[in-house]
Amino acid sequence: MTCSINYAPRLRAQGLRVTPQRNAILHVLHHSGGHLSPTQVYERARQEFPSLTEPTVYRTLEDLAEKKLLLAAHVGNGKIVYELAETQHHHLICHKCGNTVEVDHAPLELLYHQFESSTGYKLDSSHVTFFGLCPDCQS
Amino acid sequence: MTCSINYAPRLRAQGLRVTPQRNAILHVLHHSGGHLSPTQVYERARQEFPSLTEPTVYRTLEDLAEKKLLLAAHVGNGKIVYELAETQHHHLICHKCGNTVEVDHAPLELLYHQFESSTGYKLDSSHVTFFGLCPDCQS
DNA sequence: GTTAGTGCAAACCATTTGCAGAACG
DNA sequence: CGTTCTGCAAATGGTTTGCACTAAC
Repeated sequence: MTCSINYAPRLRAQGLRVTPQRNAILHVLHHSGGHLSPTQVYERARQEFPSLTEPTVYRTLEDLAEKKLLLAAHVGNGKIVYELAETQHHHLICHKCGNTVEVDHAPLELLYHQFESSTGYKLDSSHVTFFGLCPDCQS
Repeated sequence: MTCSINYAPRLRAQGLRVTPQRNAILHVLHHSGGHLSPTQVYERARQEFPSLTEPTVYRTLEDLAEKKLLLAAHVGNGKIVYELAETQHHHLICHKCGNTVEVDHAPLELLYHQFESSTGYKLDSSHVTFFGLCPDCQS
């Protein structure tokens, strides 16, 4: 934990207490640079804070996502992954090799407005996952 | 099973054998008019064909999806659901009450082309799920 | 008759729950 | 000190696997 990022203010701003478990989890997600499953978060965060347990990871991820510090993305194969709620982007996953690319949110804005006026729903600008074949797998 | 739809040709066309289990599963998905989880498929199809078992349902759904007779949709909360691959549409789910609306695929075409040229990926026109608040939950 | 498909039983693994104790503010 | 948070232990439930048997072709 040579990293000096301080998550305490963001936690307190949401009325959440600051605990080493939460710091470890946020730290791991920050340095992963992407989305991680609860199990992955558990395995990595445990190295920083060995007494961490799985139920705590699940509860923490859920709490942080509810308070918008994290994004919960529903990725293929029926698993949920989490990532820091910093950049607004979506994922494009190759259904053959699993490679993932991030795409910007901006092109979706128009679409969102169309859907909102046609359905009456108010759309989350949250995570959407698209599937396809990456360049390497298009042989 | 007063329904007379015959799924045999579609199965044979994909090199799959025609079995009562597969007919029951396809029949259930057809009459559900929407997407069902493997467990839901199991419970309903079992009423038509009581000796059906869960492993068979899982294997069948997977096989049929691979042969494009079904669509596997990755819906919220990390579960996979299946539906007949007939209409080309997507889902919009209320993250509060769970209500679901179908939206057309057409508005996504432009977006898909943008993503394809910017990433080199070839997109599946398969299922995408959006999240939001339905009109009733926007109080 | 051959191969694909199924049933059974069991294992597997991610996720959830209740409750008592610890830690934050 | 009060309340939130965590750890522990166990249960839960959906999903997967191996193998022998059945049924489709």
